[in-house]
Amino acid sequence: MHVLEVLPLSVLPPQVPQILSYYHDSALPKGAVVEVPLNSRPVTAVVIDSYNLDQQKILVKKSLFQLKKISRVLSAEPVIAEWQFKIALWLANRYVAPLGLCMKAVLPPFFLKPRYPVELATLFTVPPLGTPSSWIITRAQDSARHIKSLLKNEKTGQTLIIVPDGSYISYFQSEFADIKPATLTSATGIKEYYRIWKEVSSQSIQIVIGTRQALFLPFSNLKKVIVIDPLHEFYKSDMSPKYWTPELAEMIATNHSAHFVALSPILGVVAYQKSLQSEIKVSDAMKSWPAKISVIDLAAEFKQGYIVGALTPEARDVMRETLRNSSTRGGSADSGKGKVLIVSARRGYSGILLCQRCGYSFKCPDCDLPMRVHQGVTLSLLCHHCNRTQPYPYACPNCHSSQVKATGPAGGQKIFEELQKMITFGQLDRVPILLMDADVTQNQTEEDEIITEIKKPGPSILIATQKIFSYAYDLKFDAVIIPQLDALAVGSDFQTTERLWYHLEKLADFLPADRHGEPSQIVAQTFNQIELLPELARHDYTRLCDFELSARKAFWYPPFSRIVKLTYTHADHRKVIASARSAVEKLKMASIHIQAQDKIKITDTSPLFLKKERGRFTYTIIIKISPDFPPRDLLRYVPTQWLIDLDPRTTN
DNA sequence: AGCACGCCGACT
DNA sequence: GTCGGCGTGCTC
Repeated sequence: MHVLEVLPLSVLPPQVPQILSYYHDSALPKGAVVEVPLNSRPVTAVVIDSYNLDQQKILVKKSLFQLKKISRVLSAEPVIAEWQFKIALWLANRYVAPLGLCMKAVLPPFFLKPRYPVELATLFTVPPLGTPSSWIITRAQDSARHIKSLLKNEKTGQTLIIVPDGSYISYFQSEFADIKPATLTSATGIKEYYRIWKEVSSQSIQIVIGTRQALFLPFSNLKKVIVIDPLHEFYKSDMSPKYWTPELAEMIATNHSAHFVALSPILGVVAYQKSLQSEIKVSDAMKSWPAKISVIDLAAEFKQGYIVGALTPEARDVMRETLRNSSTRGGSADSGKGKVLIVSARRGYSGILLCQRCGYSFKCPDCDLPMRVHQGVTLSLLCHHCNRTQPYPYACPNCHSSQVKATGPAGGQKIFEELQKMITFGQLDRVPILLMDADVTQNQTEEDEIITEIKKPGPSILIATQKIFSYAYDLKFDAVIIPQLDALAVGSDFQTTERLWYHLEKLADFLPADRHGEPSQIVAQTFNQIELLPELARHDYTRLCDFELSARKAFWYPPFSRIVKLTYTHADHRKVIASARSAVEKLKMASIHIQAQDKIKITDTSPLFLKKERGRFTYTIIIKISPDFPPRDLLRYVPTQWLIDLDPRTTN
């Protein structure tokens, strides 16, 4: 009789051991796969270890539970390699995620399918050397050029290029038509996936461009990992394990002793700090902004009573001017002329509260930043910076008028109507107006049609959501208007400043590099004052990041802490509140018990934090943990039904 | 997460 | 009398 230590490929709560023991009549190697009964249901499990029972009698007798027999052997031969175990373990540790799920995330879609056998290559034969990472600060349209020059020096090994989502693939495919790289996305079929898997393993494939699952391919001679736009929000996995793709990419590069290169429009604050400690090398290949930038303070506009719609008078002027300039130049086939892009907010963005009469905006007394309208059980105001909450006011404290109104940003549809109206009243030339948002364009084909349409010569206006950023490579506009820049940085309170820099840079990607001396324009309307805009225009990252780092330090934000987001969702709001109260209590007790009060900060929460969504309530608890403290030591006290998100992208 | 056990309301 | 609601608790 033998005892097998196995890892079930299912979710086990963090407080129970992730590796369980079962009986079997023979030993099985690490990486073999079995089916086991787990709490009276059959589950696939991976063998981690096995030992002969006779030699370990004492150990088993000591255990408190009755060992069960495995139900059957699915693969007696190992089908999971050491490097795959290593990645799964890293994910589970780094993000305090269930190990079984991490293992599942690493495995290919054809795992255990009899038609797709895999032979295990021994990978990770190279001992990891500390190869340096580097960041190249560049515009989107220059990234192909940078990659080509990186590839020029790379004749002896494999290169992996990671993109945020599938829509980037076609651009790189046409740019690298001569090299013909393999591409792997979530849309790749199982057969093609298998072919790429085998050819990557045998080194028939030298270059792979893909989304994050390409990181789990069996590279045998990986020399470079290139991450396109590492600050892109799509890089955060939305399913557990909720990993941050660039971070995993860097880990994988290190394991292969490969060079990690990030291509980004800005140097992130975290990367900047690493550069100070000489952990990464930065090369700024960015030219100065090819545009005139106007930042319009919406609060001030309101105060002066100007606002009639989503677009301020200045934005309207820029739009008119841009369209007109193109028509006076006599409709040549110059397709880049007279194109306007309006970037609308995504839905679900909570607005701020303004007095329609005097323009008073409700600000947090502590932070002096606009408070946000929050829809929970009742309406309330919430400071996204310090989490202070206060009841929803029904009168303006300044002029005592009752005309306070929540101003969410206008959606694409509303902006569309506004433009139509302008045309009707002769305030705008009659030009094609295109709308691209999730409500209108349901599929890729419709989206492609709009892209084709906007590329046609002649003036036109495109209203689009952030989805448009995926097309930064081949679309150009003479003017870019953002009715509410803050709405692009939704929910990322602790990194609002960085997100604003980032989005401004990405918008600048749409401007043509040269318009024969005539500047193209960006109009950004915002309720946030944009810190250090001149420094941003100059790409003075030292000043920008020093400034932001000191702010992050003062608030104990990353990289000075790690943020944990705990959420619990249920239809009954009283139940949610009760559960939250006991969870907070439990965690506070635990932090005292493990003597780590000074390394952990659990934010005091108020029931006003409840978020209502499709009839269900979600409570969010935010914890900040010192980076040198192992998060698992605290998070094992998190009650079972709560969801753990380490390093969340947003905190609400 | 699943899935069983367990203890109270409307049905043949 | 029992079928079934989902609250609570466990997983080698």
